Amino acid sequence: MGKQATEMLKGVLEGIVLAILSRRPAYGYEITAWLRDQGFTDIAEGTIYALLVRIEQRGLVDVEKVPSEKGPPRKVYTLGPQGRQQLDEFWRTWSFLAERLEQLHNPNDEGEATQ
Amino acid sequence: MGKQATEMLKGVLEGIVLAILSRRPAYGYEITAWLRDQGFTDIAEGTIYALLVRIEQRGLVDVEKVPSEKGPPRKVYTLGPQGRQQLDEFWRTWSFLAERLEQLHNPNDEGEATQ
DNA sequence: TTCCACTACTCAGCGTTACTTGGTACCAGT
DNA sequence: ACTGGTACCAAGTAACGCTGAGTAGTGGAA
Repeated sequence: MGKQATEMLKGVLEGIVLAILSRRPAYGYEITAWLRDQGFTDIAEGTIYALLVRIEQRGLVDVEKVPSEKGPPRKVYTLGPQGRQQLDEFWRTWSFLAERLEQLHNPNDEGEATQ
Repeated sequence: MGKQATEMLKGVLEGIVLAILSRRPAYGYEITAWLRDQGFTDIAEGTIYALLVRIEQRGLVDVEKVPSEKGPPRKVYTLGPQGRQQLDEFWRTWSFLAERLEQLHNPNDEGEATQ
């Protein structure tokens, strides 16, 4: 993926992480690994942690420290009510964008009359 | 649309404009009006002009000044070969994102085995 | 014991992009 | 002459993801 993806991820990455957390609680390292597994090979580790700090400070998630067998304690994030609301909002915006983009990609019907 | 959309537009807006230009040449004011018409009510005029300057400087579009009946001359932008290439690249990245997002939205099949 | 690899999180500084605000310029109708 | 619609441009700001480096804890290899 080129660096074009970098800009396109803005705003979207947060939605992705919220969506992941809506399935079940997770911690940063785990989320990073999962994303890499899904093909998001360019996402820096630091980016995820910074994002998690942001959504924690906005009260979208609850945090619990859980001791790990193999390293420092994990910070396990759980989606809260506000986070779920934010996730809904994200899906709405995403759907709006996706619809418009799909129309642009399939230029059958042009929504224009003027000239 | 909230300000969440603002961030989500980053990187996407350029693709949208390139897609518009792939249909037919257009000028800034026209593109802005069309976007507003499509529901992108929050996109500032200045944003489009700045974007057009950027893609012109990167050689993605050709520019021609055309006198207008009702105001200053229009700068009509036409998609060039490099622009078309960039647009293809954009669609690839977009498809990648859209697929992953769709999977996350419909949590039937989880693509994970480890734990 | 020392060293390395893996796990797990943190932080400062940077670049890109979209927004805000304001300005320039041209034409038509009153 | 003045107003309003057309059409474009520029400077400053904020948000977000990246880069690159650092801090720790555990367990296995040398």
